Amino acid sequence: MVNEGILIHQIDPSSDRAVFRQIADQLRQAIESGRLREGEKLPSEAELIEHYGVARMTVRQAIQELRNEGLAVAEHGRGVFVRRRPPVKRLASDRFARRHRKDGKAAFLAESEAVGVKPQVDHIAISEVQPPQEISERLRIASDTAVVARSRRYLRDGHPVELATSYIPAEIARGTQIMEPNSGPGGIYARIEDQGHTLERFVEDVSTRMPTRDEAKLLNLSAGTPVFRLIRTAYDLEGMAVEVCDTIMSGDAFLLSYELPAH
Amino acid sequence: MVNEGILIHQIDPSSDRAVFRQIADQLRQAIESGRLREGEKLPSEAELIEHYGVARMTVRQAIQELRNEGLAVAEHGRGVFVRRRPPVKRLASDRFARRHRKDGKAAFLAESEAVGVKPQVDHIAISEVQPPQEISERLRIASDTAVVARSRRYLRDGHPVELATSYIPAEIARGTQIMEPNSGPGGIYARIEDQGHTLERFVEDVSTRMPTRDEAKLLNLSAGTPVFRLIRTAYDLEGMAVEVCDTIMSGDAFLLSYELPAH
DNA sequence: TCAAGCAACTCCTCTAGTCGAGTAGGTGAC
DNA sequence: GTCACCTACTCGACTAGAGGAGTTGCTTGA
Repeated sequence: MVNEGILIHQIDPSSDRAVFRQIADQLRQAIESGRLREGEKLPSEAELIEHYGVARMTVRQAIQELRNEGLAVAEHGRGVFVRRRPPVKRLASDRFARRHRKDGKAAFLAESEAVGVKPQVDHIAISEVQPPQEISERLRIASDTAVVARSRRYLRDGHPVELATSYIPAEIARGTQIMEPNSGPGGIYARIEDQGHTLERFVEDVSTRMPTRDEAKLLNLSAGTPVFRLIRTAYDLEGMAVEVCDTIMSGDAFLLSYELPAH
Repeated sequence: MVNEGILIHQIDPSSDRAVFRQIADQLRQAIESGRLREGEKLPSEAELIEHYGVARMTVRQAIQELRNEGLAVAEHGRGVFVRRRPPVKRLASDRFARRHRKDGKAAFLAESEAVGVKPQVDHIAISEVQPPQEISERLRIASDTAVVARSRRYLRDGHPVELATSYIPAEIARGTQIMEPNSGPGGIYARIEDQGHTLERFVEDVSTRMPTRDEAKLLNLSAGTPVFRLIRTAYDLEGMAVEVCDTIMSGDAFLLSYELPAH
């Protein structure tokens, strides 16, 4: 038995708004008004067919629309549910403060502990490569200069949330623990400072887009979840770019917080 | 006549990967490898049906997938095309520097001129309201305290790119040009400073999600384009929150750039 | 030459089914 | 009591059509 009270209105087939959109509108309205709450089950396809007197594909299109918007998620064999908005974790803008490195904590660990979740890292891969143009430009090196690429995946409480690849000029990285899966206390920024490059500032360029298939798989993203792409460049006291980190972050797992002076 | 050379492989109906996904994979591959370039037309539904020997709905599902990913856009009566990536405009992190206000420029204008596009503002609406909880918390005021809400839409070269609503405590805004559609030289931040609140710093909280229907319409977004949500809080020298600005930005029109000190 | 009209081609919406596979709950044998 | 099995219900994938509407380009007649 079902609460179809959420579906007040009938459909106007003569409207120039497509029937499947009208159905989607009503469901969306029910979600946004709170009549259907987080995690609650939407009427099943069969119920919607019955209620509106339309074909299966039509109600499926309506539901597909909500899924694309990130409002609903389907579970095979169970039903379609209002998407639960995971508590968004704040990423503080002081996460690269030196004191964290002094404490022996890499940025991700420091930030995760602050919000009380269990951090993990996997899929670590290290290689020497010719960087993509976007990267070599930021490092201000010739595009055929080899760099060390260090990629990994970050998880919080077992859920993947972030893919990152760091590019470090080979002359800085070679022979250091940066080449090892475990980069040592304080992470690679601490190792870069060990090499005499005191870090002075970072620049983060943030964009957003839909994930590629690979990204969606690795981050376990459901349809309708965009990602952040964050490219961070680290500069030392001499103004030399010593690292570029290319990061894909699950859009529903982060809130990026930045502080700007008013000068 | 058509270049079907882009579709090299056949479909394996016995695979556990759905046929429509296999078709989408091949088209995606063609786009990502550059065999299909920006703006180029994909094979029509009829051609794909012919080529793969599948039903109409199956190729439509494949195309739908690409559209959801933001890789392709359909044009009724013309065909489906590889999405053109609009040049992303950089938003510099010094856009709220006082010197811009001194120059008499509001932030959006200063930043737009820097990248050489014609800025415009419309849909200006000003009212006194009780702010949403998210806002009153940031302003550190009781939720039933009235504030002045000032909303507007920003356009670049005629294309809408951003919706913004500023919330300013009524005691600051009342009786000033903040209540007028034209807030005067330097924008509302200059007016707030006129009231004796020298701005000291801003905090920006950036998140990303899919747009609501209203947002998609106002920003003229095509399917598969996420938005940034940026909530900026402005603080004066006493540490008082003097404004909160809630902004929805077209995800394909911005690249946010921030500088962080390494401390 | 030019414009109107038409045909072909495009994607859009919708119908009405089939089969498959995952889930949840009940029932009955042990 | 417990476990295996069955069944009903769920969404997923796919087929094979229908009519509609926007776009483009050719043809034809003035």
